Amino acid sequence: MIVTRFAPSPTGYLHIGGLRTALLSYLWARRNGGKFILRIEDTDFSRNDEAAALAIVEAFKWVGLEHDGAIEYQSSRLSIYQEYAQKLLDEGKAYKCYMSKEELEALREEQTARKERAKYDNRYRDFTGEAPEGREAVIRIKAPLEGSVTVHDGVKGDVVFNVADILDDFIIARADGTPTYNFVVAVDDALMGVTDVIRGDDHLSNTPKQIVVYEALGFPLPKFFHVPMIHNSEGKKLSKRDGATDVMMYKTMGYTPEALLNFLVRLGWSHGDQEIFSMEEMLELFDPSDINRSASVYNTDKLDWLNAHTIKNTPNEKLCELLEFHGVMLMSHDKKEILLDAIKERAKTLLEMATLITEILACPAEYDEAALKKGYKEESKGILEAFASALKNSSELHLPSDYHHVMEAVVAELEIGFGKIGQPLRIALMGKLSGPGLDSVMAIIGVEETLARIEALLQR
RNA sequence: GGCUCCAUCAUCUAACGGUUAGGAUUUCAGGUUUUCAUCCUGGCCACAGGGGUUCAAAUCCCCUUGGAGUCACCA
Repeated sequence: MIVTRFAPSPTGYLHIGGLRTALLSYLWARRNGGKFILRIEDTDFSRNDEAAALAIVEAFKWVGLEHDGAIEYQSSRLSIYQEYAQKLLDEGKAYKCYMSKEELEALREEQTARKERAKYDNRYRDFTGEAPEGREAVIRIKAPLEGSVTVHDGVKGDVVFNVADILDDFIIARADGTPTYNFVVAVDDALMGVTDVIRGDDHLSNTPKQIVVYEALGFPLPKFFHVPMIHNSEGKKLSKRDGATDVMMYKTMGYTPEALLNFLVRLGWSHGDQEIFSMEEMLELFDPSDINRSASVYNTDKLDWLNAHTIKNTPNEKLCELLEFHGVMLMSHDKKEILLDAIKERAKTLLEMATLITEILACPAEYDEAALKKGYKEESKGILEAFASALKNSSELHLPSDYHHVMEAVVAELEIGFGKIGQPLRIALMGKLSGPGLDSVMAIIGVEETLARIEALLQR
């Protein structure tokens, strides 16, 4: 069985880059009928944050990702890590090191001064004497002293690291007994049965250390897939400083989960020329070994396009629900079908839709100056009056086409072009020169309101 | 700086030794729309550079250049 996992540290929100690796892990697990685990990496107490996990779950819920089983908190698994650290100690694969932080620091400075790589000098590796007084020991793992470690990566291929270049007997438990990252990740992934580790390639250089742990503990290695980073427009790793990196911000900005997921899955992965992927298609087609090797730039132009696309293809009923989040309650509006049909093809986001709806439903509070100048001339008043009386003399006005017929009749009678009536009418109804079809707007607000708005403009 | 990764239009990408290097987004020009948006049609735009290997290289190898990531008792 394929088991994947998403293992964020608790930062308080779900990062857009995190959502991508979570999505890929989720897809791969689901595609194979496997499990997708959510694990919070909170071994650093100073950063521990319960609410952080909830924020991630909230974001998962919004986009529709579901993890299997309970959320695993590393902070509640401390005894397990201690047990395995002890096991290594007992087997002579790890040892206690009594070097103080100050000594370590001094060693590093010396090495750096000599332009050498800063690394632990193994001074306690084979130490058998009495523990120095008053020293808290850290536990270090015995890493290989020579040779190389090869990461067989499903994205990057085989990556070979020289032991001399990157490894030393690294710390697996701090002086206070808490375990460190590279140790717990390996222990947890192994214990939780994770078979496929899909994560950002910023972790690639950590992997040899984790492999050391796997091997010391006799655990089988999982498959690794190191996914290239998402870069900002400067070409650097995407960070909080790059604007919208919190997934939930996309909800407030009016993006749909479908569009966001579709956008993210196409960053570093593709399937021929296909651009639009439903969740079902992603589930059917995604394979981590097809992931690109190179980083991609985060550019949301395509997300906007995708979002507009999904909105256009979302049933009105569903749009009603989504719009409620943006403060627009349409459920019981009798003209909601006409309204939604009129605007769903013109909005990039749900937020834009909400704004547009509000504009349509309320009499314009003010009129755009430039619009008045351009579209509301002296002759316009008479035309509007003629149209108003035509409306009053009509009955059974319900559909946009009903209103359209009235406009046609007036235009024919006055022998003018559509523009002559369209512009002033648009200003009366919307306060500006752009917007949805006038016939639709009138059908939505009704005859009475239409007349009121025309009157309001004439009286101004 | 050491180590590692990466390199096709502005951006996301296709190509898996043989194509006029394809698609999408953006942008531009037309068309549709009484307006705006949508939509439709079309245009502009790329194999980082240099060496090899090969009948044939964007594809394989090497070098250069450029970019990124990572080097903790953080995760």
